[in-house]
Formats: sequence, structure tokens, C-alpha cells
Amino acid sequence: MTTEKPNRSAERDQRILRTVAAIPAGAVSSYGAIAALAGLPGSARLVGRLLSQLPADSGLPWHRVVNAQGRISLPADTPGFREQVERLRVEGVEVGGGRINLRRYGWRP
DNA sequence: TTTGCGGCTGTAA
DNA sequence: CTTACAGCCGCAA
Repeated sequence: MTTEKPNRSAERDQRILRTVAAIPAGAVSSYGAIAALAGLPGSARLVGRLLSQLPADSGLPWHRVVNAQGRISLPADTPGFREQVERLRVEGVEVGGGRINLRRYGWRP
């Protein structure tokens, strides 16, 4: 009735986060791919923003998301970058120079 | 409410 | 590898 304005953004967020959560360990996906899988093609940057604001205790595998070039999108001199590299290696993903071979580790649902 | 800007982007040149 | 531009969105002014 009075409020006929559903929070569509919150819904998108959930869909994106759920998609990220679906990436299996040992694999990586890209911002654009996640957005597309979540039904939001073209909203790659939204995925990035979401992950960047993700609480530390979210439990989501944010580290399994890299850019379309297979590169970690965080500045190489940041704790976040090192953390991502570390987490990926723990899962068996080879990371060289902040790079990942998508042919090999790219997630294909 | 409109506008402008910037981003964990993507793609093409 | 660098540069440029295109879309999409959230946020501050």
C-alpha cells in the first residue's frame, strides 16, 4: 500500500553475493562474469564495489573474484592484495605477479 | 531531484 | 603493455 518501492538494490546485492558464494574453492571468476551470472550484465563495477565494502566476517570467497584479464584488481601494495594472493594459493591457485591463468582456474558453471 | 564523478570493470585500439 | 572510451551504479554536492 503506502510504500510501493521495493528495495531492488538490496535484491541485486543478495544475488551477487550468492553468486560469489557459489564459486568453488580452487577456481576464480571475474567481476563481469559474476554480474552476468547474477542476472546483471554490465554491472561488473557493482560487484567490485560490493566486495570492497564486504564485512570481514562475511565468510564469502571474495578472493575468488578477479578482473577479466585474470589479474587481481587491488593495488599490489595493499594488505588486501596480499591477502587475496595468500587465500588463493592456499586453495591451490597459482598466482604469479598478481596474475592468474583463467584458462586453468577460471570457473565455468 | 539532478548532476557530476569515481570505481576491486570491460573491451577495443 | 598503454590508452581510450563505453556502460552501469552508488554517493556526495
